[in-house]
Amino acid sequence: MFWGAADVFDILLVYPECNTRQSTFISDKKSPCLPCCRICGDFSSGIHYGVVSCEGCKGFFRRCIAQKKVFAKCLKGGECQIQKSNRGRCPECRYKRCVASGMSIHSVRVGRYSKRQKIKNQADAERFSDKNCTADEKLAMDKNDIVLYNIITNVMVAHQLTCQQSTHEWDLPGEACFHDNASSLAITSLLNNDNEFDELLDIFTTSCFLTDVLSPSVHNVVQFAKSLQGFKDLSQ
Amino acid sequence: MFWGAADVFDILLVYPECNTRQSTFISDKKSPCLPCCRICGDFSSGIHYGVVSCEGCKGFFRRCIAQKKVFAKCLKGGECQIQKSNRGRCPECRYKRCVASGMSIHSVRVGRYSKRQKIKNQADAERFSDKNCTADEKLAMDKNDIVLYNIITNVMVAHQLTCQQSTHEWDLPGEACFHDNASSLAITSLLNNDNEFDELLDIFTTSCFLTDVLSPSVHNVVQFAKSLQGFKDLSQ
DNA sequence: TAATGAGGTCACGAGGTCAC
DNA sequence: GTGACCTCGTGACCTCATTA
Ligand SMILES: [Zn+2]
Ligand SMILES: [Zn+2]
Ligand SMILES: [Zn+2]
Ligand SMILES: [Zn+2]
Repeated sequence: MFWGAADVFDILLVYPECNTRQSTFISDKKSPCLPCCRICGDFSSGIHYGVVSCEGCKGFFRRCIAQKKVFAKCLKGGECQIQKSNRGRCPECRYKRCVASGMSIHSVRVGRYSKRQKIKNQADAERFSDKNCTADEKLAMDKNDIVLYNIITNVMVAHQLTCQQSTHEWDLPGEACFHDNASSLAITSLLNNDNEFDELLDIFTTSCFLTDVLSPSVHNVVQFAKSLQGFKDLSQ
Repeated sequence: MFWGAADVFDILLVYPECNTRQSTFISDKKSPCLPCCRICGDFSSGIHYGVVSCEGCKGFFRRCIAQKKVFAKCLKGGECQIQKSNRGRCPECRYKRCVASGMSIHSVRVGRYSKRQKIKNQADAERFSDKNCTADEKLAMDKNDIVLYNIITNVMVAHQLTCQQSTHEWDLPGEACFHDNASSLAITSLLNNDNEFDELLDIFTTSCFLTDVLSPSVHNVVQFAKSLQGFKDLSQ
């Protein structure tokens, strides 16, 4: 039985093409292969910084967070469609897409996956696979990515402005952390911007980034948002 | 009756989320779940090396004491706030927190818990649960941990300097071991440092680490300290 | 017996390396 | 700067000795 073999190849969606695993996997297994990189569409080598991605995008994101230098301004107004063939041409858009896809230093997970997680991974990968999407749907998802990027950064900035204890507070489990005494202007302004919140709700409800498997960092954003008093009374 | 089921899930504080037990518990039980890991806040899987902790911190500590290699120097001056998402980034601080939480090879216990022990566990877990702590109290506890770590190592060094029989001597019950002929400079200097001792007393009195269930090794430190002649006439 | 945690196992990904 | 490849720390799950 196929899923019985049970490693990351099995639990994630199967593609006809063969991906490159990090190590010497290619030759020594029948390797059912991984879904493609969420950023550029190249063959992925696993889940990096919380997102199914290729070695290139993984390394790129690593360098970004390590040396946090400013990118050259995008020549197309920040709307490049990142693909394998052009990913090297616009670092700014590539980075934005990394973030929008859910890449985050806070999303790294090490060690094995739990059985439950594996099953969830499999379901998610299948549900949101390219195969189940039309070209239009894919395009819409790409657009969502850009909006999502903006919202994520907004909320993160707001969070950082209101939390002295920096990033560790994002962590689950338990209550999403939000200091009672810290309802700053930043949060308030966000709370009062109805459009942005409707948008947020909409995206969180429909997008493929909701699952904590594919992007725990976004899940954390949701948790944080939920923890805000009076945050639109998010029911679920 | 709830507590009647009587295993470690029952006697410790119940959380709404589900933890991962070591084995295949997840599916086959209603498992009331454990308190979170005292080191990183992740779901715990039981009491390891004397401390309620997760599989990750358990394995980490095991590796630490097995291969006793030196850690890379902490980049934040040894003051990292260890959390689930960043626990992998600073082994030094993680180890410090393990020790400060009471983890010790001398705190291992095997086999079942007695009824009395279970009830004690339950009471302690409930008393010191996150639910009964404000965020400020938690922060204060974290600060205590760092101070505690320093004191523990100080006392241990002092102990080792005065005890030929190495570490096994920490074990209780019976008289805490202290060689009459070995009142070294190290001990003396400790004894004469009023601030440190007041601090010690204060922490031992107020902190959640006092119980021998959650951290027998710290209990041992107290016992050892008590056994020192003229050790501030510790009444309790 | 049943409960429980130490120790072992090995899939997994972060980070480093270096030809390009 | 990029990315294919490597090393190694990590942690979910397992077995097994130990105890009530
Ligand atoms: Zn890619
Ligand atoms: Zn661009
Ligand atoms: Zn932990
Ligand atoms: Zn540190």
